[in-house]
Amino acid sequence: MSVFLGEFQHSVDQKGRLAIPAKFREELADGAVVTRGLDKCLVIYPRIEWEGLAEKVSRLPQTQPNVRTLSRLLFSGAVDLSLDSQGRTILPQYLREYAGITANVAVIGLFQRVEVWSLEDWNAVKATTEAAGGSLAEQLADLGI
Amino acid sequence: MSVFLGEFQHSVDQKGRLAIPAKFREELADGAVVTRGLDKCLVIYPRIEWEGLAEKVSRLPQTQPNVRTLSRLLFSGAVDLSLDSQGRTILPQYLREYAGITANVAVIGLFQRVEVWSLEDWNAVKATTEAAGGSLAEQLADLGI
DNA sequence: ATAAAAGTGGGGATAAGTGGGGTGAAGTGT
DNA sequence: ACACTTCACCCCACTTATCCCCACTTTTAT
Repeated sequence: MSVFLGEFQHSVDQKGRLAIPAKFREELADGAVVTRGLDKCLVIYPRIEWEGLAEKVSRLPQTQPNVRTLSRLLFSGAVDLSLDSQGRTILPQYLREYAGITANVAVIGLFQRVEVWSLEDWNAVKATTEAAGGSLAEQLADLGI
Repeated sequence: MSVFLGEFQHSVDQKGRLAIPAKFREELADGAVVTRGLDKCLVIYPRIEWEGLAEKVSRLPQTQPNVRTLSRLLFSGAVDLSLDSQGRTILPQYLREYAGITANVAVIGLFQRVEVWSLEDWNAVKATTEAAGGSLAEQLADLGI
């Protein structure tokens, strides 16, 4: 079972390469997929997680317009994450664009998945989250946590 | 099992030739069909997928007007996709017209099928999708993700 | 302090995408 | 039936991007 934790500041070089944090490599090496996240970020799913998600979405009736839209967002952005001998992967240009990634990124472990943010956006998100700490607690309480 | 993923920007040359992304070729080489999509795009189905779809549609009650419309859209436009030695295919002129394809296209992998869009239209679709990001999140939530 | 591992940068081989010319088959018109 | 045009297909050549390898710097661990 994959467990991803922690925050890492890495850089994307001129070739679009991003070094995956060493702690994550082993669990992602068996196969993983990067795609667009629901926020302005990229998400890396280990193979198992991805297959479950992909399977669910592909079973939806493709005759429905919003199902097609969802499929396109999810699948068109997806690439398998292959690591070179240095543990780096190439982020396609359209994914970097989507997440506003240029040079500096934050790679975040979120238990079952990994997110990649442009450093600026990540800092902004953190600031917002910390500021909203109190009300967030209340909302989470509704979810039974 | 075919799995198509990713987004590729290719061009259609003056002879109407389109290079199929190298990652898709192997899975399409055993036989595939191109036809009109449900949106303003073209769809490529591997042989197996196509046969399943064709059967489903042919089973629908042809007494319903919109079933007949669907049949015409799907079947009348269908051509088998043959690749030349460079991995390119020729898109018939009426299909290019249908999807508004001139010079630049986006070829996108959608798990079990491949879609071909004029680049302009594809960018428009993406822009719309990103603007509607929130509501898509809710749909994913409904899937238990 | 030293050694090992992790992150970063760049060069070179290889493959992918693109464009154009030539050949043969099919279709058209005289 | 013949010449003519047209279109699809194959081959070759060029450009660009991708992948793989090596080298350097920084950090972590012993």
